[in-house]
Amino acid sequence: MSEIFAKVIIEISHEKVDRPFEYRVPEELKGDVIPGREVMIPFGAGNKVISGYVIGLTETPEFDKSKIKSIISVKEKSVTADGHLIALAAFIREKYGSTMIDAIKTVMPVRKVKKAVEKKTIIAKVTEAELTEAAEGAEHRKQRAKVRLLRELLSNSEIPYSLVTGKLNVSSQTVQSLEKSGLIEIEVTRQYRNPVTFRQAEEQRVSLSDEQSFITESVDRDFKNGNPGTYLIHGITGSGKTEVYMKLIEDRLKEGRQAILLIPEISLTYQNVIRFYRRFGDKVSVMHSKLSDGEKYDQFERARKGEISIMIGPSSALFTPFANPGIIILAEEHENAYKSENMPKYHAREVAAYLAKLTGSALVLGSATPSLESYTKALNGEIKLFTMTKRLTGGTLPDVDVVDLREELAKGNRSIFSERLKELMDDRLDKGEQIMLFLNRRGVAGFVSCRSCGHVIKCPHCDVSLSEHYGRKLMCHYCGYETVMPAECPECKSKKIAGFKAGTEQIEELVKKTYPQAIVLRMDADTTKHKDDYESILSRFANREADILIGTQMIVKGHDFKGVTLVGILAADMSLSNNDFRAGERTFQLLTQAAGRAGRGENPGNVVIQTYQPDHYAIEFASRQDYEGFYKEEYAYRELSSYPPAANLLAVQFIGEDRGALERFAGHIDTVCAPTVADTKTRRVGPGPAMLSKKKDLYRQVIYFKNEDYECLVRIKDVIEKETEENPDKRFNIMFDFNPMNSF
DNA sequence: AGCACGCCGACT
DNA sequence: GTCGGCGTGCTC
Repeated sequence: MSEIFAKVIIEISHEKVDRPFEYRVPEELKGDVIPGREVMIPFGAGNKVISGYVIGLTETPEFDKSKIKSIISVKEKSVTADGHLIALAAFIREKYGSTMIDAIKTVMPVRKVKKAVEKKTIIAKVTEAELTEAAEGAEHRKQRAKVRLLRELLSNSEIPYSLVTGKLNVSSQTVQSLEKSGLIEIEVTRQYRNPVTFRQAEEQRVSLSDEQSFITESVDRDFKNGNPGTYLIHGITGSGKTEVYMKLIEDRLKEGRQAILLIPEISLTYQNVIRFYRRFGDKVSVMHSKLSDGEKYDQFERARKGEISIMIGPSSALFTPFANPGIIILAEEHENAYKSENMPKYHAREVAAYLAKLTGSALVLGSATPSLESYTKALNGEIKLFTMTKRLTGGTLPDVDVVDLREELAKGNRSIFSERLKELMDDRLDKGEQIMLFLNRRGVAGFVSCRSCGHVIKCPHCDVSLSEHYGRKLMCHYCGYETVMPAECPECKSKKIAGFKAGTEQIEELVKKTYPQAIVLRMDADTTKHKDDYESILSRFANREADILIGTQMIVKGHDFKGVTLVGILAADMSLSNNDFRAGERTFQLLTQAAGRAGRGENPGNVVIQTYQPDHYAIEFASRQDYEGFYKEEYAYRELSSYPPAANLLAVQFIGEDRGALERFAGHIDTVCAPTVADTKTRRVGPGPAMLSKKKDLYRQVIYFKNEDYECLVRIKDVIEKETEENPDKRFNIMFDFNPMNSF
């Protein structure tokens, strides 16, 4: 009998031990130790017991056999990383530069077995006559609890356990003794925690339009020919992309494959998900961040057992342990939420592409405003492009007015609402139609400044201005610092200090003052603190319980409000003001989405875009709903300045307490990289202070590297890692971000 | 990361 | 003479 050895990734996140270690698999654990298992192993000179993940088995170890230690045990209550998860982890480690153990943790959102929720039912095991007899016997012995239970069983042969211990007030002792005597049986069934209470399917199959069936048939044909491809569906809002997704999923389910549908967390609402439940019934499961670990565990468990075949969720749904997925769909593929905020900063689109390749799945990307990345690939022919130009859900594209706020000011209008917007709001309120007011809150909203000397009140811990909240309170959005609103300017002692009223709260106040008869709802980070707030505000508005909905980004992401005929974008350029290379793209997407909210019912819609930069190309193209035009202009800009997707970008961020020392450190790293930078013909920007130069009392510096070749950037990362490994300095933290979504 | 081995200062 | 400083190197 030959010996077996396991390659184990140990539970220490450090580059120096970021490689497999070989361990002997003891005879009694053979068969139990398989790739993906979490095992306990002795490690180091002290034989400290730590855990690790088995990533492979071999009969021929590379290490000196006599020095190989044995696995102690399989870790109890651990989840096995099965399927393609280990391969995905390896991909993430390689592409985003993390340790393998961190990558494994990323692909395993739930790593501990959670106790199953059990449903116990008490069932009569004997005939009615025998039950009656037993009941009489119990009555004689004055066992009143037994009598209650047995009599209940006479009228109802199955009773839920909770009813017995609850309403009937029978102790579990009594139940157990009855079970022993063989009169009853306690049946235990596993109950899965289900995030959505399923309502019975009401089949409402829609026949697909020509545009739609052209797509589904093409994808299906490719798949059946053994060439599952990557596709980009560029479809305007309301062109029926969801129907296409459902058909694509159905086609794969027919072949016994499974489907993963990624949705940005923010648009993961009941309204969106319920359509899938209606169509596919309980084959569907949903994953999102508000689920408990137990709920998440159950959903993955069901997938593993093949009880479900469609998983809908944010990026982490990619890690659903399906046996044989056949299609992966990214809805709203341009969304920033697909790029992870935490280390490793993976992009779901790229991981999805790898998973698709690994499993022979089709990959479908869908958006009304595709990312520059995907559209460029589509134009290059790397992925197939489908365009949907017809609005199916009824309604026409809205009329868009762009209002120049500078002209409004010149006309003497100092209000937040332009004349045109006010006029349309009056009209809609008269007609009883709904209005959405969208405020782009990024950055400056609500800051407090002195009207005499211009002094702006800033957070003492972060490099941002504080914003004003109800109750004359000042708050920092980054660190949560709070202080009272000062009565006078701390600089010049002037009493003329006031908030720049532009936050959602202030707009709500103003709207209520202007239109006291209107019912107003506000949605932002403050009003959606509780689990169900988001859902409840949206459904109240959808049920027309309010006339006006005011909000930030949250309100524009893919909700159908049939009654909305006016969308006001109060300050379109707020997202343009920062010098982030994706600012134009983000603004275009946001405006297009916001505009798409108007006129989805029978009545035509209007959109008013208020801006200080009416000539900005992002605003111009958005007002004309011209994606192609925008793409050309934006791509030219990216090409000119070597930004993604024209080139690859690596942001290296330095964080430390001592500003001067941090600057010197960033400078030092910069010189260390210089030879490689020259060698690879990489362009370099910085080092310099990050956009948010201080956060939570820590200073931030950044260097950017740009190169067409991704590998060259990886080389630079390696050089920096090597340097920090050889000369570690605990005072500073370094973070890498490949092709970041925001500038730092 | 954590731990042992190892080669130089001030201490019972 | 030895106790102990933390630099260097290894961990299957």
